[in-house]
Parts: sequence; C-alpha cells; structure tokens
Amino acid sequence: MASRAKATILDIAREAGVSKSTVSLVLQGSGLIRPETAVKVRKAIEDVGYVYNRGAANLRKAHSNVIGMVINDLTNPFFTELAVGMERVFQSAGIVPFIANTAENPVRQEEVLKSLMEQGVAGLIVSPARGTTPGAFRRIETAGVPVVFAMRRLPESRIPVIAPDNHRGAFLATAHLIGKGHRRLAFFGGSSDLVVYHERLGGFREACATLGIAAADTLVFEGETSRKGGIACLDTAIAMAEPPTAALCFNDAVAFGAMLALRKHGLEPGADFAVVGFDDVTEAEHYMPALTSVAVDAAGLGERAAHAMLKMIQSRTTRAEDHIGAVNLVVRESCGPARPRRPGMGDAA
Amino acid sequence: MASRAKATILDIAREAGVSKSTVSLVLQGSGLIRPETAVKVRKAIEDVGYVYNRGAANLRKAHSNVIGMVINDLTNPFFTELAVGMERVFQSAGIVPFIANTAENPVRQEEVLKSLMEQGVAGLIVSPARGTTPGAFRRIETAGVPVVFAMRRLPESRIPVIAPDNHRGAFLATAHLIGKGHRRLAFFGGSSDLVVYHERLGGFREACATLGIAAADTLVFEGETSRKGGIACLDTAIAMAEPPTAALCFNDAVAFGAMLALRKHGLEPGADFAVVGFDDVTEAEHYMPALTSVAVDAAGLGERAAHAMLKMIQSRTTRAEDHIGAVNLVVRESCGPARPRRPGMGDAA
DNA sequence: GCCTATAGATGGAACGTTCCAATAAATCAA
DNA sequence: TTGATTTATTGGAACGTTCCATCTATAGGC
Repeated sequence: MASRAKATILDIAREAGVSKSTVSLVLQGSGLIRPETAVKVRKAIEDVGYVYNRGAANLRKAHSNVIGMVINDLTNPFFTELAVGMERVFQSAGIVPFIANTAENPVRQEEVLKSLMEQGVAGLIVSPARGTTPGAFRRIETAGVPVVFAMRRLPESRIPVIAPDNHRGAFLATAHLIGKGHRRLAFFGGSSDLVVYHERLGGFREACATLGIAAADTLVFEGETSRKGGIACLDTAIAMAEPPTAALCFNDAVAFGAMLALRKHGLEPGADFAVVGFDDVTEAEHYMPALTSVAVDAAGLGERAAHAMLKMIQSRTTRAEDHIGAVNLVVRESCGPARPRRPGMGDAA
Repeated sequence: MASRAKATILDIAREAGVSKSTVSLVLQGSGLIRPETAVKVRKAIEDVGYVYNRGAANLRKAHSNVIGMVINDLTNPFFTELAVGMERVFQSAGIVPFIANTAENPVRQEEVLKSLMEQGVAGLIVSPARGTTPGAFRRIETAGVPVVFAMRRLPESRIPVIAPDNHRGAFLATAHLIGKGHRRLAFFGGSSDLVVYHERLGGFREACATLGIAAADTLVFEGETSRKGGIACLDTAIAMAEPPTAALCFNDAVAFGAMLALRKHGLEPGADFAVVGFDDVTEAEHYMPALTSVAVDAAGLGERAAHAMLKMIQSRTTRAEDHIGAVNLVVRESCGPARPRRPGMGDAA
C-alpha cells in the first residue's frame, strides 16, 4: 500500500521518459517546456505519489517561503486574533506561516527561535515573551533574517515594531473615568518587565496628572495579566481604608477578573465601581455588564505586520518603519450610566 | 554588521583547523572526539555565527524532528487548549511543533498539509476542517507519514482518532435536562457534515427516546457553531407555536449565543429556559449565569494525541489505537435551581 | 623492534533539488 | 542549400549536511 522509498524527481523523469531537469522545470511552472511534455510529466508525478522536497530545493535556492509567527500566549484570544490577521495576508500571498507558541517563557522562546532558524525561515514575526533578554535576537539579526515585533517591543532594540498606541489608549480610558466623576483611580494588573505596561501606565498617569487627580489618589496594583490577577487586584484594592472607585485594567482578562471579584463582594460593576479594560476582545461585548474597553484592532495590526514582513523580504532589507496603530475607546456598560456623575466621591448608587 | 554569506560547517572547520567531519561529529555530540577539540570547535561555531541547516541534514538523514499540528479554528479556545496540551508533551520531548491554522476551510487545509509535507514533517496531528473530503489524506498515508486525528474524525478513515465520548456526553446532558422536568427539548447548532454532530445528536436522541420523550417533542435546529448560530437557533425556536423549554447546544459558543438571545427576549437563562453547553471552555465557569456544560478535557486529549504520535514515530508505524476520552457533566446555573421541577410543561417561574 | 589495537580525525560519496551552459531539433531568412 | 535563430530538452555542478571507510598516530603486548 505505502510505496517504500519516497519518490524523487528522478523517478518521475524515468516514469515520464524525460530528464530530471525537465521535471524540475515543470514543477516550477516554467513556460519553456512543451505543453504535451508537461502533461506527461504531471501524470507521472501523480502516478508515483511524489512529494516535493523543499529542504533539498532550499539548499540550492537559498530563499525559503516559510515565515514563522512566534506568539507569546496562544491561550489569549487577543493574540490569536493577531495571528489570524497575519495569516490572512500570508494566505493571499500564497505563503503558509508556521505558528509557534512560547507560553510566555523566554527559554521556550529561545528553543522555538532556534528551531525556526534552523528550518531556514524567510522571516519572523514575533510577539516576544515577557522577560525576553535584550540579546535574544542578536544572533538572528546577524544572520540577516528580517524580524518584526508585533504588539510588544523590547527595551532598546532596533527591530521594527507594529503596536497599538498604548499610551493614548490608556489616556482616553482614564479621561473617560475622570469624566464620569471618579476622583480616586486605580490601575490594575500587568508587571513592570513589559514595555507595554509602562506605556499604558504612563497614559494613565498622564491623564490623572493633567486632569487634576492628585498623585495620592492614583493607585497602582501590579498583578498577573489574567482573570486571576484581576481578582487579586480588586480584593486588595477594596480592602483599603480609602478604596478607589474605578479602575483601568491592564487588559480585558484582568477587567473580567475585577468584575467577578466585585460581585463576590456584593458590588455591581458599573453602578458601584467602574472598570475599563484594554484590548477589546470579542468577549468584552458579550459580557454582563458589557465591558468598556480600549479597542486596538489586533487583527488589523497583524495584517500590518505581515505586510511589513512581506515588503522586507521582497526588498531584502532588515529594516522597516515602526507603526503605531490607532486605538479608540468603546464605551459600554461597565462604567455606569451614560450621563456624568456629580463631582464628589461618586460611589453613591 | 551582518556577516554576508551564511557560515557553513566548512567555515567552522577552517576556523578551528579541523575537518568538516569533525565539526559534524561535534554538532551531534558524538563522544568520539577529544574534549579539547570539541571545545575548540564550539568556540569557532560561536565565532562565525553559525546556524545549523536542518534542511541539508534531513536530506541525508531522512528523519526530521518537526511535527505539524493542524488546527481547524485557532479562534476557538477549545482548540487552542487542545494545541497547548499537545505542545506540553512535545516540549518535554525536545520537539518544537509547528501549528498551522486552516480556519475551517478544506482548501486552505489542503495547502497547509501540502506545505507541511514538503517541509518533511515526521508526523501530523490534525483536527480536520469541516467538509474535508475523504481522499484528503490519501496522499499522506501513502507517503507513510503518521497521522492522528484529534477531536474530529472523518467518515470512513483508518487514521487513529483521539476524541471525547461525544455520544455519552450528550446523553448525560440530555438526561440532566429531562431530570429537571423538561419535556420538550431542543438541540441547537452544528451541521450535519461533521461526524461529531451526529455523535452528539445521537446521544441527545437516545436519551430522549429511552427517557420517554416523544420524537415530536425533540426538536433539532442546525446552525453555525458560534454565538451567532446560537442566537439564530433560539430566535427561531422561541417563535414556534409550542416552543421548547430547554436546549442542549452543540458547543459552548452556541450556548452563549442562546443565553444572549434569551435575555434579548426578556427571558432569564436558567429560570425561564434551560441551556447546557458542550466542551466546557474556561469562559463557561465565569459566565452569568455560569454555564452547565459537558467537560471534555481538551488539553488532556491533546497530550494523549501527542503521546500517540510520539509512539508512532518511534516504532515507525502508521497505526495506533483510537482513544475515546471520558467526559463529565459540570452542573452550574444555566439549568435553574438544583431541585427537580414538577413534571409538566415546566416553564413556569 | 614488530605486530595489533585503539582513539581520534578525515576525505568522499550521497541525499534531492536548481540552474547554467550546452545540445539537438525545428524554423526561418537569405 | 546554408547559416542563423528559436524552441525544447538535457547533463553536470553545486548547495550543506551525514556517515562510511580509511588513515594516522600512539599505546600495548610480546
């Protein structure tokens, strides 16, 4: 049933009664061969159950058509949206990207990158794992393989970045909260080893400062970027002598966690405590109450990153311009009713 | 900055003053070379910025260490859990699996499989796209590459399958609904071109039949396996002259949709209409109301599939035993209070 | 001192492609 | 008819590895 030793281009040549060169030409769709010959060859290919050996070809050609997408957390719908966006453009370019997950683990990331490089990828789109060391991409850069960072950046790297405007998003969200009358605000979740964290926290702080919130009234709670982290942040916040009345969360998962915890404490998200998320995953819209969140268009950024990569490969350069994607605040129900509250402590029902 | 032509094993040899054979031996950690020589070689490797060319090596060796995981929908957390489970075991086996997404599109799947085969994968774990044609894997089978199906199976294929016990899961869920006093039941979502669909529907029907629900009182609504599909199913069901009072949903996404639609109609999930999901994604637990669902342990099945694949590769066979994973019903709030209702129409509050 | 083992290192062929240069056959211009 | 041009096809070298068979020392046994 299974033909033993796998067929090569020479087997096809023998079968079709032509030379290996002719078969090779047919394989790459050259117009140089007579149509009848091509038909004959294609039939032979079918008959012997041939499968093209791209490794052998790359040995000669030196440019592969595989692109690696390295994702830090496939479990987070935000990043799968990013991946899906990238895939969309690669697909229409006739390229099959390979996705590898690093599970937010720098060591794993190292392995993954090594493996991808050994496979001879033409390019790499990476959302780096938390705690990636500055030198992690040095070897890849010296190898001349184009890399673009998506969503996240590294502290002092020259690698092009496609990411949302985190600072502005956080500013917008915080301004919204303040506009609702809140005067004591928290920032929930995230950890300081991520550049994104500083960007978002920076926006939060700037909004507080420019809109007249005293530094003493802006509270920051680091924590896991997950539901669990959100729960923990809210629990410790609510236990304070003078608890905040609203929180900007590092991402939607944290926001969901915070809302869960609010209910646990007998408080109603929106009415008793305002929460806004970041990323606007699809779930945000369907949650109860629907989550107000900063939309970043992950899929769009993915497409953008893929296009940048394609262009880099084509023009055989390793440089490209950064792109900071527009964000916008999607107002739903998790910050209470539409009309602004009266100035004051603002936590009355 | 970037060293031009990429370094090969010969460059290392020259640098270290040894032969290419020696370098090769060092690379594969052979004990045949003198330690001091090995050190010298390893230094040269570092110095020239060498990256191993697996393609060239495979040309000679004929067994690669890449495994392809082909997923039908990366957007569905259920399948990413599966992927993460597989990854876990491959990682500890020192293998980096490449994930490819087919977006539930058989044509795309064809491309993806072709690409993976050309790359010379050692094995393939596939959750086939809806509408996959029976012959889609013939070529791969004749090439002798081991394949395992995860979660889904094809109608009449000899390829080993790792999947949950869909029939039993549906039976359990339906029995639960009937035990709650419901007498007119619906099955929401899914389409008949999926084997899973028939398995789950079969369990539903068997439970109805054996527990005394008339065929006229078991309603089936096909539909998309998404929130949108769930909304559509509920909308048409509720518009009937004699609507059902409970529904088993093809999966959790459909269940979320149905609950959303219930609220839209002013009905409260759980109290006014019972819904149970399938798959028990993490979101189910946190939903309002928390969703009663059939837990299938996607990650566990992924691990199982990965182990099966590893074993197949090791024993160079293309056959393995099917594995039907245990399921269990996780009862939460979406079917109303714990005590059984009075027999009767059962839709009174 | 000679023969045999052994440890360590090596040259060369092979793997399955691509692509250049060369060839053969057919067509055209004169 | 002849030479030039075009159209189809082809052999061979190269790509970067692995691995077998071979080679050279050095050590050991006598």
